Amino acid sequence: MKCFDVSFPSPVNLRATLECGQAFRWVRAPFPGTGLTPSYKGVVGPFALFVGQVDPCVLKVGFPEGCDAENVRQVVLRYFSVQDDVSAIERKLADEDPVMRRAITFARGLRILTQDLWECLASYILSSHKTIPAISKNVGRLCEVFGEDAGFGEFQFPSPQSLLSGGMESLKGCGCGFRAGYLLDAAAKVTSLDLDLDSVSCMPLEEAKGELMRVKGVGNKVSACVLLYGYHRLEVFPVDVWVRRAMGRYYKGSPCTAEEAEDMGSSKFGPYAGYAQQFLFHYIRNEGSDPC
DNA sequence: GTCCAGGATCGGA
DNA sequence: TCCGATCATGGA
Repeated sequence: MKCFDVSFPSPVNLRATLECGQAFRWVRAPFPGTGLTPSYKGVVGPFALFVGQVDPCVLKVGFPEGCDAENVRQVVLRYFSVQDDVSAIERKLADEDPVMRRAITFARGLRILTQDLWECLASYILSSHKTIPAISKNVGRLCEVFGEDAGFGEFQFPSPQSLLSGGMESLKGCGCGFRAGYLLDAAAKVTSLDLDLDSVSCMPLEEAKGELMRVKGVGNKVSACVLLYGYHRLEVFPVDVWVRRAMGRYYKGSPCTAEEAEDMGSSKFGPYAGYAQQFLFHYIRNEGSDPC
């Protein structure tokens, strides 16, 4: 294994970032030969990685021999959205908002990742009506069955071509359930370039959303997640059952619909609604347990 | 056994 | 346009 350190301009909360439910491939694991805590093993793009917290602004990254260090570094910097000035975003969101102040204090340094587009789309198609541990298990099995070797005993997320060749029954065998057909539809559209994921990057938000929603099984919420966690459109505000609950409880004072929650979030939090959403999601699911 | 999960789709009112 | 049933699976 080879290693390097990565420095960030503002503090990084590795635990909150990797355990807040935006990515499904990280497990707590000791970083060999370092004793760093916390530390994780996972896969980013083609690389299996160990990542550990060295100090508030520095992460250590371990990667397999034979990988180009500079290449890995670029992939890691992009994945952790190094360009985001998270401290400034936190200040803006917390200003005049005691709820956000609490949520941010609970997980200061949480970062919205920039994930691989295909992996993100596929993962959130599979997320529908599942718990986060169930999604992680489902994704992990797909990688073991269909993914290429990534080192450290891990596997890359499977290509759309690979999933297509597997077919419906083998996807169900990985735990996809009724989403297997959705996943195949996505794989077919991406493989044929009927859906060009890269070209969605430069579309206006509503057009991008409509393009993603052409895929079966991709509705309002899944498309919002892909736009936030893959395309890094920080103004989108994905509303699942937890975020709807949070907006009702903390802001409206009574239960609200998903649409109400989305409207409130977008108007209150503006260009950083995505960060606000992630802080709220993490907070309402974990308040009462140890802060990150 | 019951209930819920980072939902979406479909048919019928 | 709105509502309920349904989809398949795992974990608490």
